[in-house]
Amino acid sequence: MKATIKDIARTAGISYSSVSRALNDLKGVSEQTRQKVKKIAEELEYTPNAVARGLVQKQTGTLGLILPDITNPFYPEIARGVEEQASLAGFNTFLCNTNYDLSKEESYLRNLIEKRVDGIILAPVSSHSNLFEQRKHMPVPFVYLGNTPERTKYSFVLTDNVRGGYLATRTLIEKGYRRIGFISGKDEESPVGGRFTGFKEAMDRYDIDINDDYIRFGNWRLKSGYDIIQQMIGAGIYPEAVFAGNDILAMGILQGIKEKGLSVPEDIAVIGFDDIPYASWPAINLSTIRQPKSRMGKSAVEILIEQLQTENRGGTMLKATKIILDPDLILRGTC
Amino acid sequence: MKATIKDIARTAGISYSSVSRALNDLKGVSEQTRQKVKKIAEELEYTPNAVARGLVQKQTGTLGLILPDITNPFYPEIARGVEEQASLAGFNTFLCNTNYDLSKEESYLRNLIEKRVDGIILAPVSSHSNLFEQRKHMPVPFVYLGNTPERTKYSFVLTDNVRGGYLATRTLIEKGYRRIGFISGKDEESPVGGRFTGFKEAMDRYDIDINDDYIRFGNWRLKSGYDIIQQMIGAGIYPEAVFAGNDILAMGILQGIKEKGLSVPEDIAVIGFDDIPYASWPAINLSTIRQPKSRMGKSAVEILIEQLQTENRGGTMLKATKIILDPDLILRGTC
DNA sequence: CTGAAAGCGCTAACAG
DNA sequence: CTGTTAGCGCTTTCAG
Repeated sequence: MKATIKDIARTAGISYSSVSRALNDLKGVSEQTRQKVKKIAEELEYTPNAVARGLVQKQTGTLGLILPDITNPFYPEIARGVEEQASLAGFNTFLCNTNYDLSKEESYLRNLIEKRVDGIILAPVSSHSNLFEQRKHMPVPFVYLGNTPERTKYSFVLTDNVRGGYLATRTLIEKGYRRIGFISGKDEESPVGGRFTGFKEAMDRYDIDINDDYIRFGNWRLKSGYDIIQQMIGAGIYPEAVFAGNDILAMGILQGIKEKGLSVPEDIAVIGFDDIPYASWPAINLSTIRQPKSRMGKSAVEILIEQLQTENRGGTMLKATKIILDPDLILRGTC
Repeated sequence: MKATIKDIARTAGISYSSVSRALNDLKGVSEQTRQKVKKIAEELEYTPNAVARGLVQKQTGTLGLILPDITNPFYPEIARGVEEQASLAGFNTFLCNTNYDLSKEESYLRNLIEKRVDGIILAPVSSHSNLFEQRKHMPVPFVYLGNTPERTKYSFVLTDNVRGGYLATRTLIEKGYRRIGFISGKDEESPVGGRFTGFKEAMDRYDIDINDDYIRFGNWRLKSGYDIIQQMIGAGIYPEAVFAGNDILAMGILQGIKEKGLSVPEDIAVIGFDDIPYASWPAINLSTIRQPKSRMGKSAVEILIEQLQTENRGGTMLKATKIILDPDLILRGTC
């Protein structure tokens, strides 16, 4: 049986409101009783019950972070940014991994809301997870990270994917490549949308025809890149360069190319997106478009905190904050 | 203002216990009222308050998982195993990342307990995090993962590190290497302890002298491996082979060796520990000792669930479950 | 400085 | 089938 505030009150022979004051370092108790209470609390191995406190205070000191794939090194970097910024503000963050499973995303979202976390950061599986869009009000401060539904009414922070896609493609073009491919996770999703848009814009701008044979969509996992490029090469389809929707896809593509006995960038050049830590690994040395991962996480938290404050001040019309960060071109050895 | 069960009761004109029954699909309500209640709940955008429920039921349906570094691909694999097994049993899992910060570990641990999660899995920063060891009772079902304090009274699941270390070292020896180094994160920690012990046992068994110049301890991050090997080579210290405490250290070592213009395994052979996904990446192709990561996570959850059940049955003396899994030797190109 | 009392939102007997 | 009543553990007025 776990000790409660009442147990302490009883053994101390005082009221439990005094115990509460003593334990929370509020004024209104003599130093003497405070000491006494704290001593007893320790002896009883008392642990405050945050769920009871949460019930009355309507605050839990917790932020929820929902990510699609912690196995992709991109997301842990984001998580770190979130965590750091959150603990600066005195919040704990709970990370939920959906594994690209939309039903898990929904379930975690509901769960976090029911658990009354103070704010939620969601990096959605797909920009079509409308779960939230339909609600009239957001039941809790909320911000999208990265993959954002179009015309959302909620706050978001993302990297300018169109610009990133343009940058990547233009780089390829300026290096002299013409037969350029685009391999990515499923379309219809905002970032791809954006990255693909940027790709098309660049191709258009430089008057280069897009060959549909070179455009392929799979999922976001390494193996997908590997399979797609192998399948392409097997079918005799040779782009001169490919722009991959993210870095782990690019890694899969690199692997696929090499196993076919071809070399990078001589036979096929490659550029990725994200700049995950392994991209700079010498054996990989991947050219890519960098997203400011830590910054993204931190900004998301800042938005949440701000919403929390204005909310507490009785502010009603919380306008959504929209942050679009600039990507950077990182040139390494693969293009 | 968020709608509560009372609001529903009021607008439906019934008692709120009936509402509770209807919403939770308990028997004791007519199908008619159930429908009515559910309809109203939807209109009011009612979201159950899990903290209130948790307070009365003394259960939160949540497991806590504390990991030292989600940036090391080893841990996400564990997290996946935990998650899968947990959702099978109907639990949500909250992941906390300590970033090798002991004070964060303590803080998260306390937090999870205060939040009354139903069970905690802790992969400690160091086997010296005694935080829990001192308590008379564990306030919540608890299991160590991987890095376990010696002679703990709590449950744990880990890989047989001594055996793993022995396996790695024996492999090196049998391949003909004699000047063998060991580079790892800080000692005094159980797994290293174990891995180092295995290393020493193998060296001893084959009557090979250990050269202290080849034994180095840094931290567990990639850069540490890189720095150490570069420093060694720079100082003219050339082992023929090195056993790295984990795979990302090994990757750092690989990088360091190559940047010094040496080649692997011709100049220096390398073997790691963990078998992270990137180890099998062709450009890395790291020989290593595999830990059954997913299995570890799942086993940890199983232990928790079992404790929960015996606890609920009024069982008092929960004996700790101790699981030691076998590592596997994975031979690739680096030794 | 201290105690009594109310109540957060919900579940769970217990009557009817 | 339905309502009434406690009460989970804690904070927070409001008196004293």
